[in-house]
Amino acid sequence: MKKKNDRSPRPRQRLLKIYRRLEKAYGPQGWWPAKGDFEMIVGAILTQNTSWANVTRALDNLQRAGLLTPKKMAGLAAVELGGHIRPAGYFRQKSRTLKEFLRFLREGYRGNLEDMLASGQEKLRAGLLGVRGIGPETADSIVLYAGHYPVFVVDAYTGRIFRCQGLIAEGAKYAEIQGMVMAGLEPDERLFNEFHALLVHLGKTHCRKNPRCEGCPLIRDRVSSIS
DNA sequence: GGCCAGGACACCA
DNA sequence: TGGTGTCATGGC
Repeated sequence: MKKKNDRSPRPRQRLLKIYRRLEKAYGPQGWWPAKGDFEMIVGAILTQNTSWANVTRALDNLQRAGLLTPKKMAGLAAVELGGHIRPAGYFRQKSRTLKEFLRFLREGYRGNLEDMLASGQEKLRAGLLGVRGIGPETADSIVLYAGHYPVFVVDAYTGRIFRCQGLIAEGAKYAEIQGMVMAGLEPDERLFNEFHALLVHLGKTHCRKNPRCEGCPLIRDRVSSIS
C-alpha cells in the first residue's frame, strides 16, 4: 500500500544531507554562468560533452562578433556560425543544433524567447526535446536555468557522485536518476538549481582530480569509498 | 600521445 | 533495448 505522500524519507534525507554538505563546503553557486537567457541556452548546447573553458572561448567569439541574440544568430549561415564556435568542439553538429533551435523558436514563438520560456514546463521541455541535437540534459538545463521551472538536471557528474554515494545503481539511466531526485525532494527551482551546480562543482574541482575520493566533503564517516 | 570534458544521435543486432 | 561509433577542440 502506497503512502499518500509518495516521497520516501530515506532518499530525501540522504539527498538533503548531500546538498547541505556541499552547500557548506562550497557556498552558493549562483548558476547559470551567463548574462542572459539566450546566452544560457547557447552555452547549454555548446557545453555538450565539452569542458566549460572551451565553451567560454566560443561564447567570447560570439559576443565579440555581436551574435549573442536570436535575431543576429539566425541571420548567419551554419558554416559561418561553426567558425565562431570552433573552440567548443563538435562545431558542425553544434552549429546545426543552434540553427535548429532558432528555427523552433521562430516557428513556435515568432522568435520571442520570453514567450517560449513562459510556455510552461512540460510544453517547453517537450518542444526542446523535439529539436534535433537537444537531448534530456540540455533540455532540462534550459527548463531550469532559463525557464526557472523546478526540474532536476542530471549530468555525468551527478550520475557519478550518486553512484559513489550508493543512491543509484550502476547503469541507471537519465530518467531513473532524475525520477529518484524528484520523487525524493519537493519541486523547488532554487534547490534544484543550487544542487546541480554544487554537484558539478564537486565533480570538477574534486572527483576529476581525486579518483580515490580523498578529502571528499561527502565522506566524513568512511575511511575510503567506492572508486 | 592518450585521455577526458557540464551529450546526442545514428546504426545495428 | 542495449551496445558501439561518430562528432572535435584544447588542457593536462
